[in-house]
Amino acid sequence: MKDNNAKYVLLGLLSHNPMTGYDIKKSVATRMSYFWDLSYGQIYPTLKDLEKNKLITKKVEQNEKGQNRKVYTITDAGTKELQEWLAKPARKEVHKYEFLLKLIFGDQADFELNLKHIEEFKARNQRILQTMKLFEENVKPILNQSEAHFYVLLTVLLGKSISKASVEWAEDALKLLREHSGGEVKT
Amino acid sequence: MKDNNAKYVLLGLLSHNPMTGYDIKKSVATRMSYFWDLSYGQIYPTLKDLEKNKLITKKVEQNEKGQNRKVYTITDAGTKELQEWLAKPARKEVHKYEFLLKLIFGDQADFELNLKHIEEFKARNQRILQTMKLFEENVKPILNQSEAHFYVLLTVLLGKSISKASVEWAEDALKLLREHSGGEVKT
DNA sequence: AAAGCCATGTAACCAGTTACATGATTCT
DNA sequence: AGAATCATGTAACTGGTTACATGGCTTT
Repeated sequence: MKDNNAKYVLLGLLSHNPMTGYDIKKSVATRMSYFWDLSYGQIYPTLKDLEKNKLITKKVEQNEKGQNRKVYTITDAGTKELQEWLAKPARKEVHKYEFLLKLIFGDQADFELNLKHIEEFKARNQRILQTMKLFEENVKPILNQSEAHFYVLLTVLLGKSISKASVEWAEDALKLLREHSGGEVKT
Repeated sequence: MKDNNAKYVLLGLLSHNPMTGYDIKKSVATRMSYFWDLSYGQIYPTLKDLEKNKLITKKVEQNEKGQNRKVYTITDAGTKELQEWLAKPARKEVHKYEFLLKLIFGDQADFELNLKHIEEFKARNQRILQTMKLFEENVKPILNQSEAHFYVLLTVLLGKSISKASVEWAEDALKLLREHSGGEVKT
């Protein structure tokens, strides 16, 4: 079967709780929003594949409402495969800062445009920072409830640090840019 | 023609200097190493495409050594297209922290493994931080030589801030993890 | 002589997104 | 009644990587 990260995200999440594809999507979009993303286009085919390979099992919930929720549970083989993957070194981080691509060619644009890109970056990071602070506050009181929460906290703290550093950089950059393009100091 | 970021990276770089595909690869791998990457598999086909659309022109250098360097130069149409792209808002940043994916499922692994992932992340970021400091020192004395250098500096400063924040997080995380898994404070 | 860099390029593949399709339930 | 959320899924596409192929020049 395909050996991409999506596979291990699903196994990892299912190692905590049985879930549906829909649940997984929401989990990733919250817990992991800072550093990972998955679309349904990856989730559903991967679930099918994992089931075929007996790393997870499916139980169709025929509940009162007649909905067909498909709840997946990790198997022992799945847990083993997850742990093997965890033991391998991680690849280096991949970043795509489209705004830096625009900023690095800032000599081809005008001043206000460059300011705008930085301001938008700052705003994005302020939103992330707030979200991370919120997550932190939510997780801290329940740290003792599960070992897993501690590791969520660690990832949240990195998101917090980086978004904070990004906002601070943006403030400095705006200042530098204004000095650079604008008023020369009187002499 | 295809409208991906690779196109604009090439136009942007060529807006500074005429270059070969090989030069572009090196430029991206240094100046932009922190926030972008391009492979030859993207560069050469995109150059061909840009030339076909008259956004750049090609000059084959038949120099002494008999090599065939193909030097590309941006056209007015290319410059215009670059500037139009610069004026559009940037998409939000995309991050992939594979190590956080492994760390967030840390409850499925043992202590030393989690430490190792953090230590490797720290080492990666220490290397980046050093590189960024070096770039900063190299660019600062030549800021007056070209408007473009100023914008390079801004991007380098963000790389520096974020890698510094990452190293600091790693130190805190190692401490937290040791406390968490290890010695309970005596009472 | 070998390693490494300069230099160009393609084909096959893999990863991931987007748009679409469907339909029930719950909240306002 | 309409909007939002729950819930599943696929097909086509785009973006990007990797492995391969080629060959000259330069440094050790």
